[in-house]
Amino acid sequence: MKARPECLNCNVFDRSYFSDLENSDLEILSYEKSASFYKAGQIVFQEDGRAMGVYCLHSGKIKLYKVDTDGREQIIRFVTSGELFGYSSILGSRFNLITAEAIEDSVICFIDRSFFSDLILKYPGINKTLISSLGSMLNDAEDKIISLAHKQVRERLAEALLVLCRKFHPGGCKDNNVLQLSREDLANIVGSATETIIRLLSEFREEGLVEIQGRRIILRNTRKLKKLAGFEGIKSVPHASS
Amino acid sequence: MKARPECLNCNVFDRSYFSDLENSDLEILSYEKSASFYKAGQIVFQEDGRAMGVYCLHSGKIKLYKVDTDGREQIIRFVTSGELFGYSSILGSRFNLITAEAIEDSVICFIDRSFFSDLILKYPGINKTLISSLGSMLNDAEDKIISLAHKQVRERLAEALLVLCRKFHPGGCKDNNVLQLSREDLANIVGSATETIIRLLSEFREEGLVEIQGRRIILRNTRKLKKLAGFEGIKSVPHASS
DNA sequence: GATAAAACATGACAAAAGTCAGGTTTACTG
DNA sequence: CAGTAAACCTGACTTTTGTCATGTTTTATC
Repeated sequence: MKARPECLNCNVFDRSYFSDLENSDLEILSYEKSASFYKAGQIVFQEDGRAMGVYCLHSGKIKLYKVDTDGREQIIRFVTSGELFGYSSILGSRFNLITAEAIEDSVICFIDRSFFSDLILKYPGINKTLISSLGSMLNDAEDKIISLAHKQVRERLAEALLVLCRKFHPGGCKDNNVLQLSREDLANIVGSATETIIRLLSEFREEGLVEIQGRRIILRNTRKLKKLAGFEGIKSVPHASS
Repeated sequence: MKARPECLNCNVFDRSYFSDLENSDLEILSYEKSASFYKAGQIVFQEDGRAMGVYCLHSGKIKLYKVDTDGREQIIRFVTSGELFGYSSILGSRFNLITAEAIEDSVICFIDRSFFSDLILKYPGINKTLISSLGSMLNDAEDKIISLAHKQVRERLAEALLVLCRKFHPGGCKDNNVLQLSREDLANIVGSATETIIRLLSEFREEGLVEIQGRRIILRNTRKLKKLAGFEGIKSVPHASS
């Protein structure tokens, strides 16, 4: 387990939120925050649980999902290191609107809602960052609605592979990049049955789009994948927050 | 055509955004804004067009939609009188992320982006309203994702009827409330083919859930509709901003 | 109120994707 | 490194939904 991270020399957390903070306030933040270790598979917070504050992922990987009335989970987005998550409390909701689960061993800092509110009061610039983050998440969600409403699973899978590849590879998505996640998670992103995803991945492999090594999926032809996903020319790959 | 609305005695616009404004600023707002009349079917602004500012619907009804690569439209949400829309410019985007079209004759006030920014600077409370509006739209969009990913058209249609009923009837959705919109629009909300919607509406009629009078759809049994949509017990009908 | 255009309706068929059941491989743990 | 659980894979079948074609009703406009 790692040492407790200090905010002053944290080169990981989202500077766009805290870039205006004076050093003295960074020290207070460092003192006020708590940092915890979560093993892969552990729940960070549950939908409908009380919303206590915001979280900042120091290292690891988180999935955010909702569960429908039949108990099936739908992954809404992933969180990678440096990102803030758990906005419910800021949005005026007393309860979490989503469940957060670590999918890798993770170190997560927690900032109490009232302390974060005080920070916003002192640094109103945070509002702007917050608003544009929410805006881009909203836009991503709306694009996902289009995709679910009009595209078939084959296209949505290609889309998901590209979006995930970009999300998990900071340099952008390139050929031979590797994705490591279960077929079930993939199905819960795309919104389909696990069997359908397995079948389609086999097809993709036969067509030379991907290579499969156990649970590792290696993208072999991103150009064709983009074409399949409908990302031709006009629009670029949607921003990876979705 | 109506007279130009004045902000000072406008009993329609979203007070949660402007409730803190001093009368002098309301007068300036009244002067700065422009007000235009749009006939049903007219486009207010286009996706990918330049984002100039925010709009406030004085009277009428607006649909917001995106068009997919095949030219099929997906309705994202509706705007009813008093609501703000066209957030793109506030979210830091230079272009509209969505298309807005009047579906009834409408009077719409327009506030320039720079003037709105100045207002926010003077009244930071507006940020809070903005953040919670965006939050609730985001949550609605995520719920719609669940719905599209896991429910079948029959359930989604029941859900849409209830959500629209609530949206268009300020007192809440009650039996015998009337919905007036085309089967095609309904299909573009639910994310399905128009024929499927027509068939399902006929089934709903046979089952006594709705009554159909031409293009008017009268909800006859909201209790059963809620059951069908999966709104049983636990969750209430999602907020109508979706 | 006649006429045209749009919206609505229905049937037949095809395609897409889900479900269930049975196997095999992979990866984790003691 | 053996044993076990979880993940992955494949086939057969069913259901849901979309598409296309054609006809009817409603609505809007002159």
